[in-house]
Parts: sequence; structure tokens; C-alpha cells
Amino acid sequence: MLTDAPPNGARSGQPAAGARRATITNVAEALGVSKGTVSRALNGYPDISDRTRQRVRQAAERMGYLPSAQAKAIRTGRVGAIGLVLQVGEPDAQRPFLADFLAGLTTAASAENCSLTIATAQDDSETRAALSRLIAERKADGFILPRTRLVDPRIDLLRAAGVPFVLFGRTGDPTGCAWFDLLGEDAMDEAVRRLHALGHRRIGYLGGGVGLAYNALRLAGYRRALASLGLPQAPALETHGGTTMETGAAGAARLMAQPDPPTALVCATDMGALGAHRWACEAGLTIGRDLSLIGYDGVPEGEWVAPPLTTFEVDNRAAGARLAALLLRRIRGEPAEALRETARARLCPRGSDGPPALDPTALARRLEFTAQGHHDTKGGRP
Amino acid sequence: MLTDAPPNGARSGQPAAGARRATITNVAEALGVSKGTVSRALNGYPDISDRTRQRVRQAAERMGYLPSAQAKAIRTGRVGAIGLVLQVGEPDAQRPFLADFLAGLTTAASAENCSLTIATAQDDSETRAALSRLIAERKADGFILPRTRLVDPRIDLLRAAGVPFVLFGRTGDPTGCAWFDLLGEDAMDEAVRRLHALGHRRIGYLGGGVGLAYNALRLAGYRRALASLGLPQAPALETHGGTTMETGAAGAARLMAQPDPPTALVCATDMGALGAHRWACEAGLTIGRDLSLIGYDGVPEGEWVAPPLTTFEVDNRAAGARLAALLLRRIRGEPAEALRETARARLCPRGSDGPPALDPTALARRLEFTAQGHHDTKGGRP
DNA sequence: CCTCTTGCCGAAACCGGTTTCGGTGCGAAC
DNA sequence: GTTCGCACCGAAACCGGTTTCGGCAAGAGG
Repeated sequence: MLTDAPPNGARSGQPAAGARRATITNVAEALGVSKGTVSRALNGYPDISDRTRQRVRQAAERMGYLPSAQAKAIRTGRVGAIGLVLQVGEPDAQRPFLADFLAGLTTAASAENCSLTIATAQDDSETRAALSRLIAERKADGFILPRTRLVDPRIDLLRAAGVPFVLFGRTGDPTGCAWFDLLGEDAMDEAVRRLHALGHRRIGYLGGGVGLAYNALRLAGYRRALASLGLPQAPALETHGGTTMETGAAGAARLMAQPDPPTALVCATDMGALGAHRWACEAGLTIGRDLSLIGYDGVPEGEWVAPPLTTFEVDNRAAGARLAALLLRRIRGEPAEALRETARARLCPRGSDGPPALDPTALARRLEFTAQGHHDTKGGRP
Repeated sequence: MLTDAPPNGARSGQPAAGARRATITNVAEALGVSKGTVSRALNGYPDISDRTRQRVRQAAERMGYLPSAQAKAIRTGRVGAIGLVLQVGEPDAQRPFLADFLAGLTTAASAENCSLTIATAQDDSETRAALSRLIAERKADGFILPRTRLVDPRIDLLRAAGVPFVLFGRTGDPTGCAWFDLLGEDAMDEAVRRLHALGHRRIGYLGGGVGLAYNALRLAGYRRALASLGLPQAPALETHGGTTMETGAAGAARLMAQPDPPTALVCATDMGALGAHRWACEAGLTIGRDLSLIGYDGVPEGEWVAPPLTTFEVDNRAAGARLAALLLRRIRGEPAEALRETARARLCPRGSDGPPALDPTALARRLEFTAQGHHDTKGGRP
């Protein structure tokens, strides 16, 4: 059996078989110097002679000594960990991104001797509770806040607690906030221009999570492009909440059920776009001809549908790395205003967009026709 | 600007605006008792009167006091965290599972006042380095080891260090190991029986990661079912390494390039099965008729292909929860041998399996025919 | 009335680090 | 030959908890 957690260890002075890690006292005794000297030597204080520093370094190396993060934290106030509370159970949780995102966070953090502490929560109140607890137990020196809202109670909580944080996304009141974000508005702008160049003149917006900051920004980018191109803009061309296949399909159905429906949809999320994709297939539309779709996120499922989804790819690993770097600087005291970065998502052209085969009126007639029962669904053609 | 990390705080006795968390000394002073009394009262020691215990509890609650995990750790040796090193960058990394898995881990852990510390690594040596560092810095009381190998250096490392751990999966030398695992061998067995009941008599195995424990177990389950049903078993019916679409396609191609190819493939992983799926489509086979496929994992992509993939669904959230619970008990000193659990994956029948339309010989002729150029690929039928 | 428990709690050691303060030895300057 | 400054390091306080030890008071028993 494994040596069961030796609580008080062998009473002997020599740890011997206990496999106990070396402490700073062990190193100090081995060298015949004081604890303080070892600490200062290893932490680069100037009032230690080079010879002593060398000896201490070598002894520490030889004994496999690494300072305990907890013991260090109790004095310095820094745990050497960044915190992240994931809200799972939400429809558009960050499924495929997560591994890459975490990899980015941890590699950047561990480059500065920091680890990552994570917690999960089902809803908003659990998230706040988890944050409070991590703060109270001092398990993290600062936090990454993903999926920012326009008004975000997490931000108020951290501001009030005086704990450093960095947003993944922007927010309504940016006072004292550092952030990293992708320019979703530019992506939506680019999507509209691309569709316009293909010949589309009536372009709809299938929005994402209501209240989430990204959705407001992407909507703004969509509208900006419409305005600059002189294309029509109308409430009937916009819908929101399309973050899953179900809601995406429902949103697409709503947008397309009008006399002059859009011939193309710019979608704030890939999952919403995939819902629209499925709806359009079932409505008998040929995607990329009758209806064009452009998504955003770069989820792997987008490659699986036919035709594959044109979308904007996000480098989540790089995002995680930048966020960790910013947070570490924030923890060291740099002002939040100096820690704001953005990046661009990369257009990934695939098959779901193309020149419109029909004008809006013809498209509406076509939809009405199939809706009246002339449907070719998965029954095979008789 | 936010109050920048007040290192030594205001010199005043009253923390006031510093927003500093209350310490045990604060609570003790507020009540006029000693630190020790507060500690004992909150930790349920028996030699504290009920009245005092109540007063301390209320004061702690009122002052928002929660003991610092680090300060506690320094004395008790327990950090109150479980560790997990994720190996990203591998082809069959746990992409879709991860969020659910983490949710299971953290909810089960936080129920016992534990958090989760994670690190990532690219390869084996980085993984070992990350483990060593987390141990040396005492950032975790124990570890979850996912994706176990038949011979796994991580296990040796943790055994030598005397650190508790629980495997997600089994391993070659189980001495001193606790684990949770899914009975992949039973799933493969069930898959073979299902195909046999459908009429298949020549069934192949598209194996997963070489050297990984699950692959050996699933192969054993496949062979066991063949033997018990009296079906032919041959090296030519087995291949390994199919953990991605590419390798899965290659494996399927190899298995099917023989005079009497299998009419059905039992696949150790969904990604391998999806590779076989794509290969079969491109080879002009009708999946579910010419060739049947059964996967394992329950990745979401399986629902996206046509026909959707019959597979075994794994409840990764529950797995995470069980693993965390086992690890916590292990940390408390329960013997590893008493902490071994298994669960079953649930068959999820979809469309990729059915009665065979051809016998092996006819199937081989069919494949040869299309290989000679009579191919109908995505060019449309001329 | 004295002793012996028993219940309850304070004092202080302790965990493993960091940091302040003060003191030594040495060479240089006066 | 003092005095001063400087480089270097030891002693000890400190961080925020836990745990051991011992003491006091009250009650029980003789």
C-alpha cells in the first residue's frame, strides 16, 4: 500500500523514508546559514555575496527544494494563482474552445510561476458565490472573467473587493477594467461587406446572447456596415438570442417569415448559424444560393455540415495567453486602463455563402410554396 | 483607479477602507477570546461550550470571516485543492468532454471545500514536470490522472512522491492505485453482440491510442465477444491508432482492403469511427447497409454526420464527480484498494449500423469496382 | 474540608516562508 | 590609531492559521 499520509511523520529528526519535501530550514541547516540568507539568496536580494548565492542555489537544486506556495502566500499576500469561474450548464457554454483556452491561460501563467485555480457554477448567483469564496479563502490573486455582460455583477463584486481582474470581452461601464477582446464588430462588418460584394442587398442579423457584451458590439458592427454601404436597416432584419441550434433555427424562421426576407444572414455565433443552417435545409433552401450564412466562432461542427459554414475563426489559445499576461501585470499593480488589448478574428471562407440565386420576393414565394406542403424532407423523392 | 494592491496597508489599526479580509485575530479580538478558541470553535472541537461556539460562529458570519486556505495549509499540510494536468496538443485530446468533466470535478470537490488547480502540458515530459512542480510547491493535495497508459510514468512519479492520486482509467500495474473507469470492454462486447444480432459475421476492430489502457481493455472486450459468439478472430480484422479522423480513415482503408473485409467495424473512439465514416462515404459505401459502424465516446460530431453515428455515450460529468469524491477519500487516508469504481457507458443507437446488405466477398468486389475509377464523388452525377 | 475529575479556555509553540533590524568584520580615510 | 562606511549575514518578528499544554473553576466523591 502507499504510505498513507504521514500526518506528523516519523518523530525522528531525519525525514528519511517519509519522502517529505525539503523546507527552507533544511537547506539552511545543510549549509550552516540562516533561513533569511537562503530566502534572500534565492529571491535575488542584492545584499548576498555571489559566493553564498551560488552555494545556496546549488544546495536548493540538489535537495529538490522549491518554496511552498502557501507559506510564501501567507507573508506576501500572493498565492501565485489566477482564478477562473466557468459558468457551465449555459446553452452556449464554451465547449470546444475550453481546452485551447485553458492551455493558453496555463502556459502563459506558468511562465511566471503561476497556476490556475478554477471553479464552476450553474448560474449567476452561483458564480458570484464561487468568486466570493475563492477571494475569501485567498485561492487566487486575480480573476479572468469570461463572457462579459453589458452590466455585469461580477465586476461590481471584484471592484468592491479590490481584487484585480481582466475581462474577456468588454462591458458597459469600463471604469477600472482591464480587458482582452476580439473585435467582433469588425468581423460582422467584414461579413456584411463580403455579402454585399457577392450581390446581397437585404442582409439580416441573427444575434447572440441577450445582455452579453459581444452581442451588442457585433450588432453595432453589422449596422455600421449596412449604413456605410447604404443598405436597408430594419428591426425586422434583426433577431437575438440565437446561441443554440434550437434558438438559431427559431430566429432564422422568424426572420425569413416576411414578404421580403433577407437573402443572407450574418450570425453572431456559429451555433446559431448552424441552427439556421438546419432550418434552411428543412425548409428546402439551398444554402449558399437561396440563403447565405456567415457565422462566428469557428466551432468544429461548422466543418461537418454541408455545405460547410463560412465563419470567423478565433484563436482561443492566444486569447487565453494574452488574458493571463494582462492579469499578471494587473496583479503587479499596473493601472487597468493601460491593460486593454484587442485582436481580430480571421475570416474562414467555406461553402455557406455565395451569390444570391433569388431576390427577396422570389425567396418569400419559394418559402411559402414549400410551407404549403410541397416539402421534400427526409422521405426520399417519391 | 482601483485601489492598487496595498502591500502593507494603511498603518492605522482600523483596516476601514482597505477592504482587507477579516483574519482570525480580528474575530478573536472582537469577541475578547483567544485565536485558539476561535479556531477550535469553528472546526468543531469538542472542548468548546455551545454558547461560545454560537458566539464565534455568529461573529465570523457577521464579519465575513473565512480562514485563509494558505495559512491553514501551512500547518495542516492540506491545501484544499485537487490537481489535474491536462495533456493538450494530443490528437485525441478531451475536447468536448472537458467542460462537463471539469464541472463534475469542481462541484464534487467544492462540496467538501476543495478547489481545483489545473496545469497543461504538451507532451509526457512536460506533464511530469508540471506534476513535480505542483507537488513541490504544494499546490494540490492529490491528483487526478486522466488517460491512463498501460505503463504510466506519472503513476511512478506520484507513488515515489507519496502523493495521493486517482486514475481515470485502469493501468498495467494497479498496485496502490485507486481508480474510476468506464467498462469499455463491456461496451465493445455489447457492440459486437448487437452487430451479430443484426446478421454480421465478420466484424473488425478499429482500435484507439496505442499504449493507452482503454484500448487494451476495449480490444479484450471485442475479442471476448467474438470468442463467445464463435465468430472468426484474426489479426487482419484488427487495427490500432485510430484516434483522429485521418488515422481512423487510414485504419478503415487498411481493414477493408482484403479479399473478405469485415461488414462492420467496432470502433474504440468516435473520432476514429468518424474517419472511417468519411472514408466509407468517399469509397461509395452506404453506411448502415454496406458497412456498419459503432463508435464510443458520444462526441457531438457523431450526430452531425449522415447517417448519425451509433455510439456509446459517456457521462463525463458524473465521471468527474466520482473521481473527485474518490480522491478526497484517498487524501483522507483510505486505502487505494478500497477506492476502485467502474461504470457503464450507455448505448446510443443511431443510424450507422444495420443489417449487412452484402457478404464480405461481394463487399470486396464492390470496393474494387469503385477503386478502379467508377467513383461517384462530390462531382455530382454526370 | 480536601482531592480528583471534568469542562472550558488562554498562552504559546509551531508550520514555512519573508522581511526588518541590527551587528560583525574589513578596508579606506583622516 | 581611531572612525567611518560598506558588504554581508544572523536573529527575530511576522503572516494567519492549528494544535499542544497547562491552568482555572466548578462539581463530584470521600
